[in-house]
Amino acid sequence: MMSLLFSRQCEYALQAVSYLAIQPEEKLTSIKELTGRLHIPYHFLGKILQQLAQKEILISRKGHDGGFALAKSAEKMTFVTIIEVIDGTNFRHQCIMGFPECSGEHPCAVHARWETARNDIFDSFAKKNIAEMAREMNKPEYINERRKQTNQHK
Amino acid sequence: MMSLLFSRQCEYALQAVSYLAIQPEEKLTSIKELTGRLHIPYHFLGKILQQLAQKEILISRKGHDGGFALAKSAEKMTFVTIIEVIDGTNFRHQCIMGFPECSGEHPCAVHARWETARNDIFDSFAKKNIAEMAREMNKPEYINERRKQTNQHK
DNA sequence: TCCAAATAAGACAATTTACTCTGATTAGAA
DNA sequence: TTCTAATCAGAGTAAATTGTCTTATTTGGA
Repeated sequence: MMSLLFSRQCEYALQAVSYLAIQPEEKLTSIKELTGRLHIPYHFLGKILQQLAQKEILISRKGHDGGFALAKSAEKMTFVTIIEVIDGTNFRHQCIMGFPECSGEHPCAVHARWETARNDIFDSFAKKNIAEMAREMNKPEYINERRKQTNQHK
Repeated sequence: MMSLLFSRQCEYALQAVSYLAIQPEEKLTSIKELTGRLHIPYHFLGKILQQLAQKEILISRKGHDGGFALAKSAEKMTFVTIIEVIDGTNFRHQCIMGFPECSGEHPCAVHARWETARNDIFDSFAKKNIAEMAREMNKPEYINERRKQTNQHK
């Protein structure tokens, strides 16, 4: 079934990066751990993380105890970067009714309202950094026992 | 390249129905005319119109001077009907980040804001009938010489 | 009555997207 | 130093979507 707005790859990327954002500093997270939590096909996620590593959004280390981590602090990244690396900038321009030309002068039936809604969505991805984003989620699959305990210690 | 929110088929359906909505009463419009105006692949559009006819959104007539027309007045239909016939109801429920479970209790990072935006979009398709919608568009490809003249006569 | 122009329908082809497999390489640890 | 666990990379497969082709059927008009 069709995904919406973003490709599957992009959805998976957002999910994985969110998970990485709430891991302890210095920790490398393996594909295995990610797919176990997020139920994403192993090798498919591998490819996606590779792309992100090549664009220097993630760092990776091979070998024993290798894995992935954010290349810079989650406070300094937004989802927009991820989206644009994986899906490009299409969703910011495309007409929702599929008209090749859709503009203020030659609008489709919902041109203005889609523009507003789309900007709202875009802003909601752009205005908060990934650390905030990840904290606001309440996804059981992101939280393991160790983390729960750690949080209680605070 | 990916379409967004709606499938290609659905986009084409919306475009075609909009065109039919501003045709004179009683007129049957051929696939040929539609694809000439809208640049949609001929047989592909044929299939789509067939689906809409089977769901009694359109009527069709075979043979010489045959074609398609709305099954009932454009004032009594909304785009939502078309969308749901072609694409189902997915876009009203699916998580934008692709989480299989996404709810108020276990929200993704943009759960609430996507819900708002999505409802806005949905409303913009639901609140106006197709006649209004089609009139509000300013699409040169919908307007032929005869229609322009007709409008001037008013 | 026959021709032309239209939809109907089903099979097929092409393209895009999603996913899998295999082997190479790297790095840590026994 | 050898084993094991990880990423890297490329080829390959599968599934979904989009688009094409062909033939049948219908209908109106010359």
